[in-house]
Amino acid sequence: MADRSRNNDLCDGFCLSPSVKVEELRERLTDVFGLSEIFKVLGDETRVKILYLLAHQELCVCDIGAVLEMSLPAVSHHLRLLRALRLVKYRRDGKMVYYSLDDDHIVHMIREAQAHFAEDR
Amino acid sequence: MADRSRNNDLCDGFCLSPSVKVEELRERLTDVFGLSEIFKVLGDETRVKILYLLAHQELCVCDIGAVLEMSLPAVSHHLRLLRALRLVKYRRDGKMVYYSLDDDHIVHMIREAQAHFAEDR
DNA sequence: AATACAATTAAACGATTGCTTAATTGTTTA
DNA sequence: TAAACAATTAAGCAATCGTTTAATTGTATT
Repeated sequence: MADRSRNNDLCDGFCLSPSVKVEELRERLTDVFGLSEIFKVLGDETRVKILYLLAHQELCVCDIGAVLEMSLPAVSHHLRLLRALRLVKYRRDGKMVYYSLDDDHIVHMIREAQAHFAEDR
Repeated sequence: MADRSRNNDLCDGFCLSPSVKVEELRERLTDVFGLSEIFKVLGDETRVKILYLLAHQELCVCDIGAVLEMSLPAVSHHLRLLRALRLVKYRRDGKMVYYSLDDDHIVHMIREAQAHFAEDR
């Protein structure tokens, strides 16, 4: 009942204790399925800045563009992604569209990232 | 002393209250400078999986490859990025190199992301 | 020393991403 | 209803990213 290297031929034997099965580990991975999509959206400096701005106050698109010194289409493009993942919500008031955070999870993630960054020195 | 639209010509007037200055907002953004690098690393499904595996136990490179069914160079490439941001640490034991998490901030971030995901329905 | 194996590094390629410019939608005001 | 403005969408392009294959490093075994 040799456990492995029938399916994979990476290394000769498993480094981890034989009580832990590959299948178990693979099954555990379903916990994080699709999660990287959120991080991918946060993995852009501009979008982190937008979220951090919105964490303090509601802003319209052109103001975000003004603060970040970016074109409206560029900002709008980012907001579209943030919207798709429900990281931001928006309301229309006349010609303007105001954006704000949808929930506080993002702020918590940013804080954790800052904490890690701070430990880095 | 009109505040703006000398520097930027995005919208005619500021949407936000005049007491809030653009400069203040820009300065606030220094808080998140460079932070997206961490999220960028997490913005890849494979790397999130690796981190989640290591959150439970130390693993060698070839075992990670076996579980994820990926080539060693591919895994090694990802580990290199994770190392560069001090998200993982490693120790050598003979021919094998064992990886583990460097701190718990990543796990917290993953949990927050899961929480957000769960709310999404 | 020579071979074997775990791991890393390098080069190259295909795919994705983020910006720009241009055109379009939606709302207000003249 | 026509003009003006905020915002979005679409198309195209340069840059970045993740993988593969091949070559290299480091350690242990014979």
